[in-house]
Order: sequence, then C-alpha cells, then structure tokens
Amino acid sequence: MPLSRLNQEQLHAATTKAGSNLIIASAGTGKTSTIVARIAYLLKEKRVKPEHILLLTFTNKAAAEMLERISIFFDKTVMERLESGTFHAVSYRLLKKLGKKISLKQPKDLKILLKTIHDKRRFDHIDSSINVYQSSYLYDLFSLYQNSTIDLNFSDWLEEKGSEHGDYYDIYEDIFIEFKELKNEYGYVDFNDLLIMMRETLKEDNSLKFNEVLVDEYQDTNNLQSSLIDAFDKKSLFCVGDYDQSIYGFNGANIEIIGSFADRYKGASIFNLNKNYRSTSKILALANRVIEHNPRLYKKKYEVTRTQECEAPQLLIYDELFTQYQAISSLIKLSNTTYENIAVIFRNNSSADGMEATLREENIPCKRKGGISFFDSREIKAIMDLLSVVVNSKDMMAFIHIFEYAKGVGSALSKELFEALSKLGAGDIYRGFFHPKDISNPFKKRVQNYQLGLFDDCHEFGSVSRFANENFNENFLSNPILKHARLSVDGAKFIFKFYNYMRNSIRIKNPKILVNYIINSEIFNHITDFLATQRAIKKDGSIDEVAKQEARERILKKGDILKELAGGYKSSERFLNALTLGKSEMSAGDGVNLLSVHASKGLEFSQVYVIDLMDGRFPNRKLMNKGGSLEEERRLFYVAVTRAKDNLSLSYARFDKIKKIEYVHSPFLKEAKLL
DNA sequence: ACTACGCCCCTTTTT
DNA sequence: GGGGCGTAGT
Repeated sequence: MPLSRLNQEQLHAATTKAGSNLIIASAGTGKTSTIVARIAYLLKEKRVKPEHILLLTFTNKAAAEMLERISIFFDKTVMERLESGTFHAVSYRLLKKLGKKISLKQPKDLKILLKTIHDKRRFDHIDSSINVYQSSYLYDLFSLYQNSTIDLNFSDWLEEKGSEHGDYYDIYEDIFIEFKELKNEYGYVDFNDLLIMMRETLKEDNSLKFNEVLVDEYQDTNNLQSSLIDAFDKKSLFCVGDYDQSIYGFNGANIEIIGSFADRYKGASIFNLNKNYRSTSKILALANRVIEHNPRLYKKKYEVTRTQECEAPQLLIYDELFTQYQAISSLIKLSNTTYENIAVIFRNNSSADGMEATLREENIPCKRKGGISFFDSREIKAIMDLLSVVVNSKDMMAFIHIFEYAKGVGSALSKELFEALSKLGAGDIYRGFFHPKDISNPFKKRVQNYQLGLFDDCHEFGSVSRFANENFNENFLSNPILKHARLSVDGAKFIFKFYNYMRNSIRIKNPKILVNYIINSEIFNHITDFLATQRAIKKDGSIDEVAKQEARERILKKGDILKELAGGYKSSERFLNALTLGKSEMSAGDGVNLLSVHASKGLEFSQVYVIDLMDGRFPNRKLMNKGGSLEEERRLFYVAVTRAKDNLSLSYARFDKIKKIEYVHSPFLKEAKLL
C-alpha cells in the first residue's frame, strides 16, 4: 500500500479525518505521494466509492499520473469510476453527463468574434484623453475579471483596479452583452463559461455528490475556481499547495485563498510537509535564500533529507545570447545524464527558439511542451474546423475559417453567406443547405444600427445561369444563396464542395471515420492543394512541383496522425473538446526538455539549466508593470530552481546582438548570493 | 465596396 | 512566422 512508504507528516495528512484539510507542501516534499496515499486510504480504509471522489489538478497529465500510481493497487475499473482532471476538463465531463451540449472554442477564435463586435462601436463622440482598450486586450481583461471576482460587475471591477476608462464602461459592458448573445447564437462556450456553467448547474442540480474533493496546486486557485470548489456538495476537502509556488496571478490566482483557508472553513486542519526528498542541500539553500526575500505568510521550514556531498549550483555568464545557448548545448552534449533527465527552463517562451536551434546543431534531441507546431498548422486547423462545423452547425467561426480557402470569397462575403444559410436553416447551416425555408432573399440585412437608422439592405441578385456550366446538382442550384451578386464561379464551386461535404459527413458519428472522410474529401483536397502550392513557391514566383508534392504528402501524413488521435474518442464532439482542453499537454518526441517556468510546474529533473536570467527578462519587467509583481517573479524563480534534483546551472548573457540590447543580470542572482 | 497582396510589427505566462 | 494594416486592383 502507498501508505507504508510515507513519512510521519505525510501519513498524518493522508489519513486525516473528513473535514476541511489544507496541506502546505513545499517543493519536493512528496505532495503527489500524499495525494495518492489519501485516495488509496479513502478507497481501501474508508470504503469510499470511487465515483464519490473528485480529484482536481492543474493539468490533465498530473491527474493521469496520479491515477497511474494508484492503479497499481486497485482494479482498473476503479480508476475509471474516479472523477479527475483539471477544473475545466472535469466541468466539461460533468456537464456532458448532465446532457449539456458544449462546443468549446479557443480564446483565439473568440477574440476574433469579439473584435467584430468591438469594431462596430463608435468611441469618437466621447471626449477622453484615454485610449480605448483594444478588443484583444479587452478580452483578456474580461477573462481576468471573470476569474477574479464573483460578485462585482465588470465596470465596478475595472474601477476597483484603478482603471481610468470610466467614460467607456457602458460601451464595454454593452460589448460583452452582445458577445454573450453571439456566443449563445453560435453555441460557443469558452474556458471561463465552462466553470461558470458548472457552478450555476451545481446550484440547481444536486445529483452530483462527492464525499471527498481533492485539490492539487491549491496556491494557483483563483476566485472563480474557489467558488466552484465551494459549489460542490461534499463531505470533505483536501487541498494541497505551497504559498511560494503561486505563479498564475495573471490568471487571477489569488494567494489569499490558500492564506485564508482556516478563516474560511471552520474547524479546518492544517498540515505541513517540510521534508524535502528532491533536491540536494545546496540547491535547496539557494532556493530558500531567494524566496526569503518575499514577505512570509508563515515561517518557511525545510528539512533536507539528501545530506550527502553535492555539487554547488553554478553561475554561467556569457557575452552574447547565442553564445549562451551554444555553450549550454555543449554542456548538455558532454553531460553523463540522459537527455530525458535534463531540463532547460526559461521565463519567456521566446528563449525556446534559440535554444532549440543550437541543440539541433549539436544533434541533441529535445522536446517542447505546449506550442507544438502540429496543432498550430493550418491543415490541422482546417480539419478541426471541418469537424467543428459538423458537430455544431451553428459554428460561424469554423465556417469562416474554412471559407478563407475559397477564391473570391473574403471575410465579408463569407459572413454574409453564413448568415444567409443560418437564416434559411433557422440557425442551422445544414438545414440551410438541405431543408431551406422559403425565403426569397436571405441576404436582407437585419436592421442593426439604430443610430444610423439603417434600413434593410437592398441587395441585387446575380443570375444563377452564371453557374450553368458547372456540375452542380438541381437542389444546390436552387438554393437562394447562389443568387448573391458578388459570388464568383470559383466561390460557387467552393460552396458546392462544402455542400457535398456537409451532406455526407453529417451522418458520420465516429470521429476517426469522420477525420478519414475529411482527408479524402474534395474540400480538403482543395485546401491541401492551396497550402501545398503556397509552400512550394520559389523566390522567382514559380512553383516547384517536387516541393509541392512533398508538401502535399506532409499534410496527408499529419492528417493520418490526427485520425489515429481521434481513434480514442467516442464522439467527434468529445474529440474536439479534448483537443481544446488539452492539446498543449501533448508533447512530442523525447530528449532534453525545453520548458517555460509555468510549464515546468510539478516536474523534476536531475539536471536543470535556468537560462536568460537577465533583468527585464527574468524578472519580466514588462509584465510587472502590467499587474504582475516582483514577488510573483521571485516565486517563478523559486519554482524554476526547485525543479532540480542534483545539478543546477543558472546562466545569463550580457548582450543580444540581434535586438542590440545590453543586459544586466537578474537581481535574483544576487539574492541567491551567486554574485 | 470588397478582395488580394505586400509590408511592417512583435512575440507572457495557461486552461 | 503570423497577424494587422495600407494599397492596388477588381
């Protein structure tokens, strides 16, 4: 049993009685083992049914790893009955269980949607010296607002934050009212909506009961997540976290939540895990020297268990940024440690490209978490948009993205086409194609702008006989959208491909079969051809046919990978939503780990290189001016260095020759007494 | 009025 | 390397 391997303080925490329990666990003190043991204890000793246990973690990978460790002691079916994952993934699954239909959209897509609303607004009648928030920034601000507060409206929250945009509050509020309506119309849900929906559903529906709710990385909980924890009907709460590792302030993580635990939950018990099993004494001493500069919520105690001889952390100084990357690559090359046990950690992802390039030069394999280019490639996005439109035939964003590949159809026309189809199909473009309502002019504009007294747009029709030479079928030709005056033959051909795709795909329920159908469809062939051509254009403008063929094969290969990925899912809807929830957690390949500090959270490596430790970059001064703080940057530093088990190297460069910037070392190096 | 194309900007961290 | 913006061209 996992309990037998615990030390006294871990055992004490893992076997505590039901109630509100907070476990303060410093880096490397075995918090995962403690959570795993707690779950095993509940299942075995307390005879709690697995479906009455809810485990909330920061990443889905963390949850999977914990389950893996528990599964050694229990039957496989037990693990399947346990509910676990991120707040978002769990909310999605539970809402699904309650029969809600959810089409989760990427923030990027929703930002585009918000921009179209923002662009329609007029601000120039307001006499103000303050520049209006741009839509993308406004989206982030609103997201932070949703994560930060549960009882204020947006204006009051802005006011409380000292915003000087008072003159614009009404317009901002109005933008988000329309945004909400549009999300509703298109059937979209964003990350925050998922949590808010879950919380509101829990208030009305009490069929979901958990005996024990466990929360990992509790220090990074924000007010929205905390309110969701409170909304769960539970007998016992088991939260594990470390004040000094709170690094998600930008997402509303509120350090007060862990700080005020005992005040908020009557009769709460607090446990401390102080014995560090991960790092050598010298690494720990360095980490603690730095973090002690932060105001203490409680006295940090730490006990070193690895007391044997060890190497001191080293400071490496270079004249130039790339010299640094190259030198570190060489050090890695010479190291006896296996690549998988080495991590290069940085504050900003911009450090990753240079590092990756120099590792490549040395032929050292490496893997980057998140931002894998696979899901960011246009062909994969296109497949996912084609899937989206089948799963949710109200999905305007997916439709517009697909029509970016149509010649002669720009953003304005594609939006008009969508709206017309939507109108013909009562909100559903599939119906708009195949069971259209009897509307002669679906392009009639709704009166939208009251101030301008905009009338219905008188729209001139083009003759459908333009398309007489095309192999369009009767049903398609009779659809009113073909009457659009600005629709070219190329545009109509593309719509026909899309029409055929919709007709055949709607019946395919299995995601793997659907992806396979997409890859072989005419519309995807059109997209493949477009992308392959684009990628094969030579400098003189001509097309390299060999390169084009190669590009085409690469695209198809990616499609096959996506097809295999889809194989594990019951429905296309689940597949799509899983990709939105967890694509960044899929890391490809093996080798040296290239990680941002945030991505390194919860991981450990024998050898760690923390690079680019220059003032401005780490700490990131830009972010500090935008609501961050030096304390948070210091916690980031603490997280980064405590990933190391045996060897720690800290490095910086004095000059960036590409950007022509001279750098001063990070103040944390001084605090660490390395300078 | 709209689309296509070329040029310049920058590029935080995550579900 | 992609997104935003201005310009040429339909």
